[in-house]
Amino acid sequence: MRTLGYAVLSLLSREDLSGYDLKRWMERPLGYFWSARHSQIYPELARLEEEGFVTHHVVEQRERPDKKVYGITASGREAVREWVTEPPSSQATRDELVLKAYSIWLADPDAAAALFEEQERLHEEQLRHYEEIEVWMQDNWGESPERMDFDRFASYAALRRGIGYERDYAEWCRWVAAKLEERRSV
Amino acid sequence: MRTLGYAVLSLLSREDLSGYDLKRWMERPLGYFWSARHSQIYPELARLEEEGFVTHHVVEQRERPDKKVYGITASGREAVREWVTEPPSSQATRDELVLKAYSIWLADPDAAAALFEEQERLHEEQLRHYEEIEVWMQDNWGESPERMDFDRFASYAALRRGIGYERDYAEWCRWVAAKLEERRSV
DNA sequence: GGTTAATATGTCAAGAGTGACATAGCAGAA
DNA sequence: TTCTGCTATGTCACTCTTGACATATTAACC
Repeated sequence: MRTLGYAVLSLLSREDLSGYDLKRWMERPLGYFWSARHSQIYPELARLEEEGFVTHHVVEQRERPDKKVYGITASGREAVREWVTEPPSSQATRDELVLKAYSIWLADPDAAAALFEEQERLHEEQLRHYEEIEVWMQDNWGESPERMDFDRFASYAALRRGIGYERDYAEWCRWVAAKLEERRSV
Repeated sequence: MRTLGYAVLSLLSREDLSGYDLKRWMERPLGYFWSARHSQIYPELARLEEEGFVTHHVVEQRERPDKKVYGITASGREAVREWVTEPPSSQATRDELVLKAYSIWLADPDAAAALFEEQERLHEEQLRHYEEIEVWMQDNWGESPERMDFDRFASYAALRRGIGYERDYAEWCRWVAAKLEERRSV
């Protein structure tokens, strides 16, 4: 099975969801580390159902269009359980900003510094967003991750990676921008 | 133009290379932040030549098969120069290990801790590799990035991102593993 | 009554990337 | 002489992902 399938099963392990619900999770917050469009999700749900990992039932709604609510099966739960402790399939890193950094000697140092200052701002912004979620988690789920429910700890662990990533990325942008400033129109 | 094209032009800005040379750069060291297989590179070179960004001439070799050596044109150089200070096209983050972390509550804490310990080892290994390159750069290009040639600084800046990324990733793995250890067969 | 927006589910063509297949020159070793 | 391995260039089928197209329900607003 493809990783997208496990991402869907992972969400359905926590609660029953419709395709539309899954789409929104894949935008935020799951989309912070695994994203997918609805054009991927609906066919994937059909595939997962065909293989017996999920089932659905139609829920009629009065104030909205009807929807199909999907639930994970025992077989689906077993599949995620097996996948979750397997080493991840190695993925090729592709970071366009690092590629630009590698080519930055071709540019005017002024324009280059501006690029990295702007990118620093964006990563700081994302960092602050993650930190707000962290505060919310600590307020609602308890200060220490050791005492959180295991599923909540899992969410918190993923968030921690986001925080580390953005913090370190912003710092790197700041460092590059500073070094570029020193080369400005000397 | 696609980012792959700029990656190729970025390398050709530094020196003339054959498709095979480019393939090896895209494995290492450029592959650390932008990778491509030779099945992508050869068609891309044809496309770039068609658009006038590169030209090639055949070099006959005695001890090896002949090769096509590509060089960047003035038009190609102009294209990279414009691209390099443009904000990067936003890319969807997809990190399978973070997705596994998010689902880790489904697993046995022992097996989960083993996964993150192993991943920590791999990221530490990559970190040490980057740090060896850093030492080599400092020995050969000078200690302070401010005084490096601009193109060398660009290479160093990309490397610094790799170092920060791996250091932070390894630390996160260590943190997750430690928290999981605390939940072991209590 | 018409428009806009959110909910809800789907399909399809095109692009990007991978892995396999294919061919060939040359060197060195068995 | 054959085999292995590196150099060297290319194609192709398949998968994954995106963006556009397509349709329908209901609420809220003008």
